Amino acid sequence: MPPPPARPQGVTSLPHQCSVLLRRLAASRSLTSSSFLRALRCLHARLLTSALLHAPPHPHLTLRLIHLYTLSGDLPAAATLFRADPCPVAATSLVAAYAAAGRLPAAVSFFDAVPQARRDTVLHNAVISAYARASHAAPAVAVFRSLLASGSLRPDDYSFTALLSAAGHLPNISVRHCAQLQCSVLKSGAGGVLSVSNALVALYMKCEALEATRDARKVLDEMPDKDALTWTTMVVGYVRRGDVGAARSVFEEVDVKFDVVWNAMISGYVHSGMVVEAFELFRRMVLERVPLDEFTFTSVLSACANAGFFAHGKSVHGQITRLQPNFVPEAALPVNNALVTLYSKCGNIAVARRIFDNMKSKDVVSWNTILSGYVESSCLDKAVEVFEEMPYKNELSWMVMVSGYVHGGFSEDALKLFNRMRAEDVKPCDYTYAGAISACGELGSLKHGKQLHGHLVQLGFEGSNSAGNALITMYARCGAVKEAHLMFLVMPNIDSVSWNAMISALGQHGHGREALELFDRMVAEGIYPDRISFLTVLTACNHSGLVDEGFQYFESMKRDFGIIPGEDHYTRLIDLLGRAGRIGEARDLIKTMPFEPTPSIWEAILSGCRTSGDMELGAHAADQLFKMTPQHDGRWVDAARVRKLMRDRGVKKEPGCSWIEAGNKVHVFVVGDTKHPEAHKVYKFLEMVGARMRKLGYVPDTKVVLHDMEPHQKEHILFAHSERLAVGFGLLKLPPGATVTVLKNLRICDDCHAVMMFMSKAVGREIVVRDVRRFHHFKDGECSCGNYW
DNA sequence: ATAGGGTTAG
Repeated sequence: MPPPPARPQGVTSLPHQCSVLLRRLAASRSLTSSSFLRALRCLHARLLTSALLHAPPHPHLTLRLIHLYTLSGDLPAAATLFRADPCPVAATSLVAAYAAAGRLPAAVSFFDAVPQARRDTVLHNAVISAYARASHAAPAVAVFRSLLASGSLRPDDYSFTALLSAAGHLPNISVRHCAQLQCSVLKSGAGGVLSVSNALVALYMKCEALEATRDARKVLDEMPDKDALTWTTMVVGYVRRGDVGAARSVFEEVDVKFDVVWNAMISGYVHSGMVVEAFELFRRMVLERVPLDEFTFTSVLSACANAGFFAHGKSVHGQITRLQPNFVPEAALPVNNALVTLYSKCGNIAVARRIFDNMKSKDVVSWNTILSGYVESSCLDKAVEVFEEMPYKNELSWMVMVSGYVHGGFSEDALKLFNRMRAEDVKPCDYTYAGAISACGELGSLKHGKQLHGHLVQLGFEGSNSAGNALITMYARCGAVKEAHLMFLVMPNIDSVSWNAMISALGQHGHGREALELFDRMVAEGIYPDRISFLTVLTACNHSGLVDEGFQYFESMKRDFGIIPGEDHYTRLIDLLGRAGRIGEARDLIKTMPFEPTPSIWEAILSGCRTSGDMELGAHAADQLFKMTPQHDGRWVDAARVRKLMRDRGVKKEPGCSWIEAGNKVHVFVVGDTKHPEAHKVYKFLEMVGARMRKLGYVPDTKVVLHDMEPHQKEHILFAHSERLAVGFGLLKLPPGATVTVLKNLRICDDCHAVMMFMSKAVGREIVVRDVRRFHHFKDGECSCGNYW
C-alpha cells in the first residue's frame, strides 16, 4: 500500500482552512433564503477577519471574505477589505452589491479605484449594469465604449445585455437606434443568447414609434427559447406604452403562466389605475394556486395604497404576516416598503414608523418612504430628523425634502437646502428645481427665480413640465405675468396643471375675464378641467368681482363636468358673494350645501358680514367658528378670555375688527391695506411667522390663515417681529377707548390699542412691533410708538 | 466576480 501523498506545505495553515470554510459557506446556495445563514455568514466573516488580522495577507482569502461580506449584507466591511487591495474581482462584487442597494456613486467608486490596466470585462459589465439599473444611459454607454477602446478587452454577452438595458433609458430612443444596436449584437455573435434577446425585446418595446412593437414581436418570434422574462418584457412593454389591452392579450397568450407574468400584469393594472382588474387577477392567482411572491404582494399593496383601499391593504398585510417566515430580508424589503407606504397614506404614520423601525434591512426607498410619509402628514420636524439621520440619500430624498419645505411654507429652508444640495455636489433633478422655483415664488424673489430658470435651461430641463409649471406660478407670484405667459406659450407639452397655473396667474392679477377665456380655451382644446381648475376660476372671479360668472362656472362644474363641489369651492363662492355684498345669497347657499358648514365656510361668511355690516349673521358665524375651534393648549393666550373681554366691551364682531383664535388652529385676521408698496412684505412675513411657529414646535398642527388681504380693505397691518425669535401670534385691534386687562402673555399698546399676544417663551424678550405706518417698541412692558416712515 | 424583466419612495 503506497503511503498517502504528503500534504503540500502550508495547506493546513489558518488562511487555507478559512478559505475552505468560506468557500463552503458562500456555496451553500440551497440555504440562501435563510436569514439565519446570512447572520451566520456575517458572524463567520467577522470572526475570520479578526482571526486573520495578524496572519500574512492572502489575496484569495480576502476575496472570499469580501464575497462573504457582500452576501451577508455587510457592505462597509467588504469595502474596507477591498481598500487594502483594490483588485478587479473584489471590485466587481462590490459594484454589484452597492448598485443593488441603490447606491450608484459608491458602486462606481470601486470601479474607479481599480487601475485602468487591471480592469477586466466582467468589471466593466458590472458597472454598465450598475448605471443601467440607475437609469443612467449615457455613462453606461461611455463605459461600454471604454471597454471597446481598451483594445485588449472584448465585450461579451453580459456586456451587450447590460448595454441594451441601459440604452432603454435613453430619451427618445428610436427604432433606427435599436436596429443599429441589434446589428452590432449580431455581429459580435451574442445574437442567440436568451438574456440579450430579452433585453432587445425590452428595448424595442421602449420606443415610442408604433412599428416598434412589431419589431419587438419579430425578435420574440425568432427566439428559439423564451422564458418567463421574455413574456414579462412584452407585458410590461405594452403597459408602459399605455396599452393595457395588448398587455392582457400577451398575458393570455402564454400557455404556462409563470408567476412573473402574473405579477407584471397586476402591476400593469395598478399603474394604469385599473385597481379592480388588479384585484381580480390577484384573486385568480390565489384560486389557481400560482405562488404569490414578494412582487405580487408589493403590487397589490401599492394598489391598495393608491386606491385608498386601506382595509383591503391591511388584510393583505395579515396574509403576508402569516407568510413572513418564508421571506428573506432582501425579498421582504420592497414589501415592507410598500407596507410603510400603505400605512402612511392612510394617515397612520405611527404604524408606518413601527414597521419601518422593525425592518431588518432598509434601503434608500425605505428611508425615502418614511421621509415622504412624514412630509405628507405635515410632520416636518420628524421629516427633518429622518433626513439628517438617513445613512444615504439620493436625488429623490433631497427632492422630497425641498418640496416638503415648500409645501409646509418653509420656503427659506427649502432654498437653503437646495443650496446645500449643490454644495454637496448632488445634482438636482427637475422636480427639485420645481420645488426651489416655487420657494422663490413664495418668497417673491424674482431675481433668484430667474437665476434658477437660467440653470434649468443650461441643464436641458426646459422640456420638464414640473419645472415649467413651477416657473409659471413663480413668475405670476412675483408679479411678472408676461413672463408667466411666455413660459406657458413656450412649454412643449402643457398639461392641465400648466393650464390651471396660467389661469390662476391671470386671475391673481385681476385679469378675470382673460382667465375665464383661457379656461374656455382649455375646455375647447379637450383638456378636462379638474376640481383645481374650478377653484382657480372661482378665485379669478373673486379677484375681479365677477360674481355672476363665478356662479355660472360653479353650476357648470356640477352640471357639465360632474365635479362635486367641495368645501373649498363653496368657500370661494361664498367669499365672492360676500365681497359683492350679497351676503344673503351666501347664507342661502349654505343651506343648499350637502354637508355641514365647516370652519372655513364660517370664516368666509364672517368676512362677508364684515363688508356688508350684517351684524346678526356675523355674530352667528363667529359663534359657530368659536364652537368649532379646538381649545388652546395652554401655551397660548386664552383666546376665550380675550373674546369675553371683547364682548364685555361691546366690541364683538364689529365690522373692521380683526381677531385671533388660539388653539390648534390659529387664525390671524389681518386687516390691511394691500395697496401699500410694502404690503406684500408683511404678507410674506406673516407666512414666515406661521411657518416658524410650527417649526419651533409650539403648536403642532398650527395653521396660520390670513384673511382680508384684498385691495379694498384699507386698515392697518400690524405684525410683530423679533430679530432673534419670530413669534407666532395674532393681533387684535380694539376700538379707541377700549380697555383690556393685560393677561399673562398679552400686551397692549396704549397709543394705538393694538393687543399683542405672545407665546410665553417670548415674554420678557424684546419684541419690535411694526405696523405699516407706525412702530411699537416693547421693552420691559413699555411700548413706545412712532412713525415708521 | 458581472447580466435581461417585474416591486417600493415623488
